Amino acid sequence: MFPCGVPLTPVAAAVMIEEERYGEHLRERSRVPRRTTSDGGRGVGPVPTSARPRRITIEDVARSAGVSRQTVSRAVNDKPEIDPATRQRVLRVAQSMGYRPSRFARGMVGPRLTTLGLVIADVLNPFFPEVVSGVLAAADERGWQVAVYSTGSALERETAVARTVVDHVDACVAFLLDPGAIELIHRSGMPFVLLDNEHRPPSVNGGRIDFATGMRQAVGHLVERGHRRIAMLDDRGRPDAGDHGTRHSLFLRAAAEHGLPADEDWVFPAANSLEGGAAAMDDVLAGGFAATAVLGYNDLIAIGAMRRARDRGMRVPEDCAFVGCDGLTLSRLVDPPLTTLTVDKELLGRAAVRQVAAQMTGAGTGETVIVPRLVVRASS
Amino acid sequence: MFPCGVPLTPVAAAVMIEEERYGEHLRERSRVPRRTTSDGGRGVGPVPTSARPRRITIEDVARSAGVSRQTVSRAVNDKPEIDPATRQRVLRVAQSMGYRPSRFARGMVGPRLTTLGLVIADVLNPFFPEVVSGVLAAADERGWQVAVYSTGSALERETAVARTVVDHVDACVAFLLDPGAIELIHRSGMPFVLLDNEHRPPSVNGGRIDFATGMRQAVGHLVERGHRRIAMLDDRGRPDAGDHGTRHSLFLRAAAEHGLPADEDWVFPAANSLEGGAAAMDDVLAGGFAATAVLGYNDLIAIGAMRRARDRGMRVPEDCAFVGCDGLTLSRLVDPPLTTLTVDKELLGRAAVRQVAAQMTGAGTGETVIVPRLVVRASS
DNA sequence: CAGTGCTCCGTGAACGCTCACGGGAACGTT
DNA sequence: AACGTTCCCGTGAGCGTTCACGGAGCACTG
Repeated sequence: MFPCGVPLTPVAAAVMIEEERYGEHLRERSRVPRRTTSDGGRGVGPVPTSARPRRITIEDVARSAGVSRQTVSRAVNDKPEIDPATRQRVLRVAQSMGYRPSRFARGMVGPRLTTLGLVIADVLNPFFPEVVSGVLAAADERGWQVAVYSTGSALERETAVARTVVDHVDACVAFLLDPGAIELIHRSGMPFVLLDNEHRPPSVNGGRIDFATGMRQAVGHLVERGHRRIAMLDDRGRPDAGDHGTRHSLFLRAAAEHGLPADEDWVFPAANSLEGGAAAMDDVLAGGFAATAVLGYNDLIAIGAMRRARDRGMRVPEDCAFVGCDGLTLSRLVDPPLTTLTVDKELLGRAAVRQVAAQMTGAGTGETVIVPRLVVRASS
Repeated sequence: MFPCGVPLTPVAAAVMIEEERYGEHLRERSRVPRRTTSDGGRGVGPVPTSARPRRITIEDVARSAGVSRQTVSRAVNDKPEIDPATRQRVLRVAQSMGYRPSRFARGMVGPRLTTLGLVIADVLNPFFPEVVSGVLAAADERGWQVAVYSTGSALERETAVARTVVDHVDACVAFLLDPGAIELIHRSGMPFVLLDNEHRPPSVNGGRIDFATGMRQAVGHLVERGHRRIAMLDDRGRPDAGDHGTRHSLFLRAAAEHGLPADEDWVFPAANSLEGGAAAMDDVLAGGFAATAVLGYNDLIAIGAMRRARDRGMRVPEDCAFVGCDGLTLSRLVDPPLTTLTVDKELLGRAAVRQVAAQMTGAGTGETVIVPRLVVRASS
């Protein structure tokens, strides 16, 4: 685990950091096991999970405490019809036996907890935390639990995630791209809201962001500032049925409306990350388009590109202006602050939950549309 | 084969079902009439069970499709011992009736899904997404589900969240401060790992960040750069049993070790946000301490403070240097890039899951310690 | 023609819990 | 003395599913 026994001095560490990826900086001190589970016979060494001891049930506790199931139930559930002394005794026994009521058995009989599945691409993408926040808040208001799944932005993982979701939650809000995965969840019949997918099947409810209006604002703003040579950095991870709805095509349409020269050549694919934006910026500069403005698929890509441009000695916005999409908190903090199409992501999450709730009561819902707002900052 | 003659046709069933598809969630609490089916002998034809919203069970599908429970189960679960034609027919009926197997009933009998509860303060705080990412990844490797709860950084909400957690998950990884909430979860007996809490009870397993080493690095670095008047902006949201372990006291100790004048007066409380950092910076400047360096409880506070300083015309790091804690991605992107004590938050999450897993197998675990590293950038 | 195997399907039983109900003390009331 | 009340506590039933078993029907053997 340790690369070397002696800890690095602060200075040495500081120097090596900027270059290196995180090393293993984990120390684990093991402690003696707290409670030895009643050794079931041949126990030697760490007991593997395969030797699955039978679960401790309410019956076990009842027997051990010399009362009935129901009395144990009353004790652990804080019901009134029980003698305080008995309750204490039962609770002590239960505790000492390590008894924990089964969620499943409880769910079978009592009022059922609704678990909402939330499928996102990647928590590390700063777009999602805000959505998650909205979903958590709205779910909490309804007394729901939220199970979060991440596809890791990997299209091929979506099907696996969808399969898990179908089995383990009652309703689902998802960012998904793979039609197979979408179909899987849809077919399961659970309430389902699909977010931010331009190719959403008509029978699936969804929420989308009105980037038609947004792109028109963004391009209009740049044109107003005198730009005519505008490049776009597209997210290459998304399927490009370029016909309609994608930011890609909406950008081209908006550009055409303003009589700009922009066509497919002006759209550069970028990986959805800062690094992806930087790399795409290199392509723009190498392409000889002499673009005076760059519009990113999202803030992450735009910021990556902007930083690369500065690193190459360009002035922002004099030599090149930058505009992003999404309106991340981050966009306000970078230098220069980024002009961006701000989307109320938290609202998107809340609205999705509301739609799901509507589906539960049998009401059809349709789609939610969120209109972005252009926030002009120093980058353009 | 079936006692009462004519089973419902799929179509008819589909029509009458549509309204009560989500019965599991709507289910009313009064259960006086337990069951209207299985009338005991004087069969007068199929009784329409549409009296109240009752969940559609495998039994309903079986009846409607003219087969047994088990056959429906086989069809739904893709088991081999079934005629392909039968499977198709059953699936069609099930689909048209809107049948969805109950998670709870399944969990009762089959292999149980472990749900890990993850309690964080606020997804919008950029510290947490990385932890979440680590937890999700590690949980996924073990085939666990993760339910995320947010306290909204509100101490008074912690108890409520803890109560929910205790009832609805199998194990728990949490950022919690309220001793009552912690006790609640601990007492439930579920595997539990408490993160980043300097006042963790000894009997609770946990993970912490070694800020003793970290603070020494940070202060040492600033001293090396010639600073002797260093202020700290503390998180005022955390209980300050200032005795040991808190960044607050570790800062003072490190300062003392370097013979700096810093004492309690040099520590300023700040709300845990950019705005909080900015406001605290105002206090520092108003206090007349002439600090030449500011150390933030975390990056958020440090960045807020740094921006405020710049807005007031100060040069960074010439007039005042800034150092943060946590090593957020953000810290690299602000201007100037922030010197910070980088913590591998993803590893923290992973390690926590590993500890929880260890507790499940009965092995004692102890604590995980993560050592931060100082990343020096342009802000100092 | 009995025996054997295979395919497909149905019947208890069990999972662990809570609800409704009923019953027995202990006490007070008529 | 008989009766109603209150307080505790126990018993049967059911929640919806899968597992283990068994059995009917058929084809293929010896």
